[in-house]
Amino acid sequence: MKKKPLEKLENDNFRPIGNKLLSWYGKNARDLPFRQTKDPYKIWICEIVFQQTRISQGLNHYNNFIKRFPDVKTLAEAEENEVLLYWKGLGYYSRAINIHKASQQIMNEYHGTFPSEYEEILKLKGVGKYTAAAVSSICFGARMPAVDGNFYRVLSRIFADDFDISSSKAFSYFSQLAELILPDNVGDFNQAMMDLGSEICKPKNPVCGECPVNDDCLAFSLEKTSDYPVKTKKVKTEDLALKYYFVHRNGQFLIQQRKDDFIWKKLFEFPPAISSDLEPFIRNVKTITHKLTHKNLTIEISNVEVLSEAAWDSFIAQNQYIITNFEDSHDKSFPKPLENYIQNSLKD
DNA sequence: AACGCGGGGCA
DNA sequence: TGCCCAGCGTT
Repeated sequence: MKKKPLEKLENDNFRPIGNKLLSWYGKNARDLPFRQTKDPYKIWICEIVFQQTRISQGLNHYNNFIKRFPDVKTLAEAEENEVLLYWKGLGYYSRAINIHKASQQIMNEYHGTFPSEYEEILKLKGVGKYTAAAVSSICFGARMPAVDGNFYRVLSRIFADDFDISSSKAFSYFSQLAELILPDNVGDFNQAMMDLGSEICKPKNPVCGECPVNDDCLAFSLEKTSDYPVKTKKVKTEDLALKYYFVHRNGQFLIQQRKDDFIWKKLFEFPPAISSDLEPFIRNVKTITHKLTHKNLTIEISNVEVLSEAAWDSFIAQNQYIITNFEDSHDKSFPKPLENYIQNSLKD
């Protein structure tokens, strides 16, 4: 199938498509908490939470986060570990670290007032072109498409365009394509594209019968929606083995905080090694498998119940681990498999 | 320009 | 089992 070059498309009028989407959104917009506000702080938080994250997965996190950190100042004054705690289980933990840094950026460099210009919003930690466009269009009326995975999918189908969305030029290309259909109310249009992509123009089994622009969709008329978007880049999955020791005595156990250079940035974990004098106290070894997007983890956790107070004190003295217990560990953010392990240990 | 980064849902 | 999701920072 021949792709029509972008230059040719610019001679046609595709503006009605954007207006149809806007009209559809007026009747079918999802009722979400961040839809009833134009507070740039809340819109910003919601954009970060829902990066690479489905609404159903992140909605509770968003609500809890806003309840605890209702504004920039509250967030900026909080401890990083508490921000991470509210991110527990969401994944991509650098988002939480960056969101916290950005709040301090806003306090220090913008006197606590959220910047209103795209170029300034873009300077915030963790804010890229997509998020800057989304916040500035929704909250400040900027005329910019918030080009994300939904835009790639919807636009590639409407124009039956085989431009490779895994290419580094995809953002620029689909931004130009979006300009062709951009209506006046860009903030609502951007949100309309998100809802359409999530509810109608889904990656698999799109509900084209209910689509407001199916008359305008070339892929639909060709019955080729499953051919778009085109993505050539392959994702390879690697195996990774981790080893931990759950060292405990009288309901207390040892943890430490990870660095921010690998997976699970700054989350808490068990000791990865023990001294040989603790080996007699190993009760059992459990192997957990855990799938990440690009990794298959095998985590071996040795349950070490330290029956000797001297050995316990000695191990603590030699290392710089944090002593916690089941109750206090609720205040810390653990990787999902370790969180599950702690919960299961509690039942025993 | 390419790669790493979580966790969950779906076919 | 592989792919996708309101992307971004690093190298």
